[in-house]
Amino acid sequence: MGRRNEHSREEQREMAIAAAEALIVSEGMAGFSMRKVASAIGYTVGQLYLLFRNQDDLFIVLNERTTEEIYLEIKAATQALEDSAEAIRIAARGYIEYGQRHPNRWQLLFSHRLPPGTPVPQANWRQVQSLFGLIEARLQQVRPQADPASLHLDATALWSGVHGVAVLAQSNKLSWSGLSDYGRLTDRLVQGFL
Amino acid sequence: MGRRNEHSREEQREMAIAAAEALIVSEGMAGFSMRKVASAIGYTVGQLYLLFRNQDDLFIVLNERTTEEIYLEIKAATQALEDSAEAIRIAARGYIEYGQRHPNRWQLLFSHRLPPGTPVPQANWRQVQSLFGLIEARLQQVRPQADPASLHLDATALWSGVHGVAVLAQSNKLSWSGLSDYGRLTDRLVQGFL
DNA sequence: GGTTTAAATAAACGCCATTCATTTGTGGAG
DNA sequence: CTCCACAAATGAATGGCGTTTATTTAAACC
Repeated sequence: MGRRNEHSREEQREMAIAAAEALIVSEGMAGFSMRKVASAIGYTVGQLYLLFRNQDDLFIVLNERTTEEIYLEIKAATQALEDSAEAIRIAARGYIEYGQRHPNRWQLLFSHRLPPGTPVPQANWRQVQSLFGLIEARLQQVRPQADPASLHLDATALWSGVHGVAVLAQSNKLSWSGLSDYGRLTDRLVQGFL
Repeated sequence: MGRRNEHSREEQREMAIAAAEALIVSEGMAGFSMRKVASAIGYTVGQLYLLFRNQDDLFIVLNERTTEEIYLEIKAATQALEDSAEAIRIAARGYIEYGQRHPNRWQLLFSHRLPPGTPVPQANWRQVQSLFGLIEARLQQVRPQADPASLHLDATALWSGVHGVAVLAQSNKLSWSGLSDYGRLTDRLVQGFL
């Protein structure tokens, strides 16, 4: 055809993002392709490349949404809590549970690697920092007298550890250990920091 | 040609594995292809498929070698140590450092996902268990009076945490936190378990 | 020396990301 | 109202990939 003008560029982008998200959720990275996204929104591949520079460009947008979703979920689950130690435990469990609830999104976020030399997308990690800020603030409330530097170190170590459990849980690599109760595992990990 | 009989099947397999390893190390997963491996050993792709069922089959062998290398390195670095707490610290640092020293191998091992439904290869995780056994035994020496169940839980939580640091360090995702001294981070994580 | 048979090849299939010359509809100028 | 310029969209091409298969070729055996 050519020149339909049915949807604005911005609308097309949004349609493509939604279609890509659905495709990732249902088929995972293995079943994903630019062609499928294009045909899902009723356009050709060529047009998709006028909306996104390449596949990674689209992935980055999807990952932004994922990080935002994780952040909002954890914020919602913890903000009303008085007890900061409890908030940290809930946050950690929520993070891990997210990975299990959305394995394909998680995988796109954490196991897809950009080509070497590509800078880590700025926007993509703002929400990670926000989430991290939540944890650090809670940890500060638990240990008010700690100095900021060691608090930062502790918060980083804590969250790295939680991330580790999430990664292993999501990929079933803890099964050999006979431990399927990730909640207890997480609590034990968190405990060392409280 | 057809029927050269220059190398036995086993020799060809070994050549292919070595070539694949070199290719992964130098170009990473992105630059890897069965065709490149085949041409590196002077055979055609077709022949490669008589040696390995498919690409994943080859990857599994590579990952076995990686896990063995990690296990042997950490064993060598810790077995002479008297102090078990120190051994755990060294092991954790060694694990993380391995990921940084061999980013592409690490990536193949931990961020390549088999198609869903494929069982986690048995042989692949035997060495992971061996490594894990090392840690658990050391932890037991640190806390002789602990009951086995909670010891197992602790060892799993500890090593999951260490794995988390390794994953984030390897993919540069700790840079935003301003922490580049993974050693201190690791020590802090380990500290909660000692 | 001829025949069987295993080893290896070459070509094919269907997919992929990405690019680009070409077509087609639309909005504006006369 | 018509023509035209230009933006939107297409479709085909390029070069790569994993994997399969019919076919060829050389060695082994009788």
